[in-house]
Amino acid sequence: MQHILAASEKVFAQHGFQGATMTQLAAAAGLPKANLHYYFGTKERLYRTVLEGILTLWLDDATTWLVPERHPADGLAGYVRAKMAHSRLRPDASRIFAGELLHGAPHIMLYLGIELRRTVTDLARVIEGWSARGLMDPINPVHLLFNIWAMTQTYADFDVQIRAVLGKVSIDDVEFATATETVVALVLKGSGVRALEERKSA
Amino acid sequence: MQHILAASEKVFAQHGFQGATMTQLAAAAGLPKANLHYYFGTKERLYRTVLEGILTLWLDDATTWLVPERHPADGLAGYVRAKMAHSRLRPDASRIFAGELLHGAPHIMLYLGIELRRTVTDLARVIEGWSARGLMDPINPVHLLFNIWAMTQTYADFDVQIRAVLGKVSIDDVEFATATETVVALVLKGSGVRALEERKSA
DNA sequence: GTCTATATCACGATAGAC
DNA sequence: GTCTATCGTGATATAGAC
Repeated sequence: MQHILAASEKVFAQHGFQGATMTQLAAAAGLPKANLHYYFGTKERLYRTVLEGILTLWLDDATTWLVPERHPADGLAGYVRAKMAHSRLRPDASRIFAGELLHGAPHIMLYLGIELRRTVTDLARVIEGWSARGLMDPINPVHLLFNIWAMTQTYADFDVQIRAVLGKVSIDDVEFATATETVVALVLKGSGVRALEERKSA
Repeated sequence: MQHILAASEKVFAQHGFQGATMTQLAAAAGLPKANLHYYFGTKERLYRTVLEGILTLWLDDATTWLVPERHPADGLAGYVRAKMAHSRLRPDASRIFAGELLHGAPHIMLYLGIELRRTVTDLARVIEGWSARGLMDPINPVHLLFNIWAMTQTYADFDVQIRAVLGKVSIDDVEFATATETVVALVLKGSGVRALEERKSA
């Protein structure tokens, strides 16, 4: 039931796993509680199903953009823009993941330690390759990734703070474009990525 | 009772407001539940007391380091280092704040919209002044702040992820120093801060 | 002020009619 | 498969002895 999962994503994002009640989840899906139990058994299994849908989606951006064939000015910028678009379009997914991490990742420890760890190792090698070829500074690649995630996801996870500070009810497209360009600039200039034109003279 | 608040900070950080139970909180403080109710009345008021202690501490770093008299190479680097030290030494405070934001900031909306908003406006003016004097690039100052917070606090809030990816049980001092230098580099180079020596030739 | 014992209620989960 | 009505548990909060 895709419809139940979409509704549950909203509720879990706002209240967290503990905070969300089966009554809320059922109301959001427009069904009696018993139906949710019929489909998913327990609240925990419903939550895990939502979470797994998010995880499969999570690393696609990275493996699309952070590849050796690209110039880092293209690859890193594209990755940041893709992650920012994600924060814009599916903020609830980001928030559920953030809540899970915040409370010690009890449901996704295995994913973090195995699948994510392996992917990050591969991505780090790509970034190191760019540095070795002189296309960018020799920055620590793993921490660069941590900080790209932090910057891009803060616009989904902590958007209440951003809206409050900006004094806006919602973050509009113009503001979000400014945010995206700021993050792109911080990442590209911060890691000393050479401009694309310099590639020809290299 | 400072001792109860310190113990409660740990429990709230790990389980969140909803997830923490009075039984856990009392056990952490080494007291019967009834005593916590005697001192604070409700779980909510205990939580708010913990939270307020964190907020008063929160903005001190910024107003110490981000002042017009400093060169941004000094001010921004010092601020980042201070925030990183905070994430290292009081990660639970950061996590409670993060959880509060993640769930819509129901207890601190006023603080965000008034006190934090005013402070950020002032800090933004300082950064704009640095840009206007040619000491750094004309980056959007408010988004620069959002991203500094994101990068520095990710090392407290999401340290499970960082430990899992690094394959370490705990983040050691060497790793944390690497993280700190990476963030400092991203911020200084990313916002085009001129080297300190250039000040004399300006 | 400190604690034990308990009232009250909301939650996840299920039984059982349809 | 779908729903109503309800069970049992564990939570916050309090009463009342010391």
